[in-house]
Amino acid sequence: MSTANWSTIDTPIGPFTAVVAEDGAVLASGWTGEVTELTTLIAPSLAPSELTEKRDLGAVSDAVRRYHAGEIGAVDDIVVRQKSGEFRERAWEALRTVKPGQPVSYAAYATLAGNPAAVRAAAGACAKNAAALFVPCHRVVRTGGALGGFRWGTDAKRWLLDHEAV
Amino acid sequence: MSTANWSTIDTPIGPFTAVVAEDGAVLASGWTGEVTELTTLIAPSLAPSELTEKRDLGAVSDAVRRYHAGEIGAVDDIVVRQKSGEFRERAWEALRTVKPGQPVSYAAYATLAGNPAAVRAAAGACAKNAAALFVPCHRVVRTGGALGGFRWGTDAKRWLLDHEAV
DNA sequence: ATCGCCGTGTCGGATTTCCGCCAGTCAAGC
DNA sequence: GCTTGACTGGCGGAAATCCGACACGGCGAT
Repeated sequence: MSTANWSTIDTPIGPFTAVVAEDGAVLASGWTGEVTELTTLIAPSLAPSELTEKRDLGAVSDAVRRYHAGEIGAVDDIVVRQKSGEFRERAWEALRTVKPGQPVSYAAYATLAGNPAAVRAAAGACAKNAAALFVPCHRVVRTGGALGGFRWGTDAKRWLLDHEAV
Repeated sequence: MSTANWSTIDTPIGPFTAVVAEDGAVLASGWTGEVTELTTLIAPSLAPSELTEKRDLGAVSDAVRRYHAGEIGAVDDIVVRQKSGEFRERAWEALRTVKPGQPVSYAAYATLAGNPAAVRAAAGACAKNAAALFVPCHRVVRTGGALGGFRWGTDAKRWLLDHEAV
């Protein structure tokens, strides 16, 4: 991994930070003001020197702002790059096809990912998703209707689902 | 490992270099003018920056000079520190009790080290000894009377044995 | 209701196993 | 004399393996 840029943006539910590769692909993102919280997530070895803070990340910053302002689909075209095992990568890919306002259960999500029995593994894919928002892991909830977990706080998850429910 | 000092001393059988810890314990030594030959021996990771060359190492330099001048026992009181498995550490310790002028066979040495069957392992302990001279691995020879190997050259081994035979 | 117990994929760390090296030695064969 | 081979024990590194931890869900037994 060569170098990457990052930037933090204010949103109604707190600061949102994104790490973007040179080619524009999102490597990590989430509702936090601390870049380290993201970098430790994707590459504990990624030296801080490889990271440059920017005032703006162009298309990515733009999409984040428009999303929070109500234009939900704005984040759909952003390219994301994150690596893992076969199942997770399929799961993350499948997740981007889940429509806003129509959350799915972890069980249903497992089926979408290609293995109905791998419910817990599907939850693991959510937990390990480093590109929150762009890979909308907040759209997966518990079977009973409960929220389920969220790395960036359940309050944020609830806000996002409400935000998309309009 | 924090820092260490080193120095090279001329002897009748060529340059002798020693690496000494801050507390005065010998970490590595041998008949060479290249420190790297010693450092790669004990810690491939030991950064060159941790090493400082000195004109003199006090008690250690002194002992080396006196030994080569004929005062064989001069090296006996120098403290040595090197780590390995249980057997080798016992073997190195036992080796310091071997008297000058009375070489032992590798077989006998194995017994001294606590395991008569571990003849080859005893040879291994000699081979891995990083503190030549202070841990007198040159006093171990083959059963038949042949010299056996020596990291710093068989010529040196022969000279040392002759030197101590007086 | 609640508790416990699977199942499932992946990862990181710990643990275990295994391989090859060696500054020797003895016996067998040329 | 010599080489060759089989045996040796310990160690370090590599590889294989195992184990626990999870953003859950269904089933059966308290």
